[in-house]
Amino acid sequence: MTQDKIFGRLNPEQEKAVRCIEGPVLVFAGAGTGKTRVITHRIAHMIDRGVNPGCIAAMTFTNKAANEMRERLFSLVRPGDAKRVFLGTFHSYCARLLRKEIGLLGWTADFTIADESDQLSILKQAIAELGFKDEIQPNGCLRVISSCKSQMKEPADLRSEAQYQDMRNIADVFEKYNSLLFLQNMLDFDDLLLLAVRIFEKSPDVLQSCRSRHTHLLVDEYQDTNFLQFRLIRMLAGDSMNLCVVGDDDQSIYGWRGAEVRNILDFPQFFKGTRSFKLEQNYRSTKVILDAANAVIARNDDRHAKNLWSECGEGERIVETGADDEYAEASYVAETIESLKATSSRLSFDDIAILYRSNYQSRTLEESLREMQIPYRIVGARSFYERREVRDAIAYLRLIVNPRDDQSFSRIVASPPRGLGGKALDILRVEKSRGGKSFSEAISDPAIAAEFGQKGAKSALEMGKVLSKWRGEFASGGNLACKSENFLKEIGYLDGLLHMYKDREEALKRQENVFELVNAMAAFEKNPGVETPTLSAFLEKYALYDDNDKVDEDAEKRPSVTLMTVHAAKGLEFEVVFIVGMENGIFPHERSLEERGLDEERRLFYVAITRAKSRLFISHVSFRMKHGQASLQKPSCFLGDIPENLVERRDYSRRAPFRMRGRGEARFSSGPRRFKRADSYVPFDD
DNA sequence: TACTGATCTATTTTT
DNA sequence: TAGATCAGTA
Repeated sequence: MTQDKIFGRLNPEQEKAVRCIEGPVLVFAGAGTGKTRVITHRIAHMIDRGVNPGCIAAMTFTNKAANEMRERLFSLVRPGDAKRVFLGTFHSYCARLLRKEIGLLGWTADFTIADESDQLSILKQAIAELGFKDEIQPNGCLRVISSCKSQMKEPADLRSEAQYQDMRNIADVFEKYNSLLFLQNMLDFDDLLLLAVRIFEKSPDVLQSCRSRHTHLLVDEYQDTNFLQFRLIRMLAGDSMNLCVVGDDDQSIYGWRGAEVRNILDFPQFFKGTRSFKLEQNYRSTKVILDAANAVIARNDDRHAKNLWSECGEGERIVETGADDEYAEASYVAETIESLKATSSRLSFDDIAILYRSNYQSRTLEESLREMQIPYRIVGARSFYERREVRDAIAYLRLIVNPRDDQSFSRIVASPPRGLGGKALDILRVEKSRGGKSFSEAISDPAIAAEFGQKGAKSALEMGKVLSKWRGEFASGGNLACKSENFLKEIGYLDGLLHMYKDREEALKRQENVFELVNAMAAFEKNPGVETPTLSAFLEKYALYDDNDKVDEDAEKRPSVTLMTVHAAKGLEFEVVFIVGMENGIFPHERSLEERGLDEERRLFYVAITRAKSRLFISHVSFRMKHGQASLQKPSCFLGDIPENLVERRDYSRRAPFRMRGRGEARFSSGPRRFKRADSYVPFDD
């Protein structure tokens, strides 16, 4: 590895940050300033200077970011070295630690990770058992619990500081929820971080061994860390404080999830002797786009002053368009994409992204794109792994790994129908409170099974037998795909699908999806990452993988326009970006306004703008269907923050032509396609 | 137990 | 508006 390879393509400020490999280092990296490059090159430099690659750990928030870094690292250092660096999410770091050490806290190593729907159903159970069904809403309650956990607050803390009875009730539910998780040997996402910190607190030995294992730490997107992550990092960094954090306070958009911008702003106070660097040269966007972004973000107070500049040239003006309603807006976007493609042969669909504030906004866009035959892919939103049959199959597999997982048992007990249902679950619940046996253990007990009625008893015993047989088969690890398929056959799920869906087409499609999961397992076995491919390892990977990460794997090969939320777009860049629905109440979102104020929404807008390399199109509408009712919309207040001279306004109103055409004619005539849906348009009479 | 129709309600972002 | 949930019936 040559010095040239490491430093050749760095600007002076980047190089300074890369060369500084001891003690606490803070890098403010504005959008598009080469943040990932600094991290990967810094790792390469450390290895070059003799740091053991196995002692370096880099933490990210998403698997996607981790994968990207790994890829880049492989091009910089020897593969053998790159492999030994820990590169992963906070959650995966903690999960790995807990698999080894969680015995200290009473769980066993084969714990399963509760996803959001597990959390919700456990929570509902807790609420029901305590009799708060009419008072407490599961969703809001879950938010409170999650926020408590990320601040390391116990139910008792919540109770003692509660002002109202409501909050004391929630504290009770919190406690119950925790114990239900514990009884099923489950952890939720927050627990992964929380219990890792608890273990460090409880066992200085474990902490010490982690410190000596990873002596050099790097943290990506540091502005998104919450209190727990901060604690974790601080404990791991210890006295050596060999820690480098990289982030941008202007891109802090996860405050609602407990992220503390102060973590990055106050970093020098927490870590004495910090050396700070500021990256301001942007390699991504044109001057026009950067000027707009700078002007927007300058309206925020309490931020670390910085000013992005670039050598990418002046660029074209930002196009701002008003359309009549969301259907017209969608047609406008599709038509514009088509004409951009027509005028620029080098532009690929891959270079284009449509960004929106909320997922539901994608629907109308999809319709227009499909109609114009523009290929697209949606990031986030209902993914493969969320389909019912896939989740069912996963639940069956989780039951193999963790027999105490009553959540999964409840999920699959009646799919397919086998004479067991709500009543059987009631019986099992009673039995559990009496004898402590988990559901999947209890069904093998003839005395208990006898209570289910004839058909139920027979299938319960049969199910118990199949489960225990395959627990044995899976115990040895390896051959996962094949075993899983046979297991799902034998337990009756695959054939069951044919009975569950009358429509044979649909049933086969769903079977196909289950086979797709089996394929994913086969792929996992080929490339299991670290250890031997066990079922438990696969399920963990599944649980810690979010939709944004998954998209790359099953993305179609042909070039497609990308649709996603602004949140999901962070860290990405596109030649051409459309920001749609730029209206008060949508963006900024009214609810987040109430909760967190304008600043975070403005940062979100800043993130959206800075995704664009050369062209930026912003649109808003006058009418929008909101909760099934037409609503009059006003352009977003953020648009006023962009200097006039950077913007070109275009109108995309069909008001005049619409009035001249009859209702039906607009839809069925050979006129421009954008008149589709005109029949749902509410005329604006003045 | 399983299905159907009616009612309700939530519409932000996600590791 | 549409999805999720619930209660009542076959």
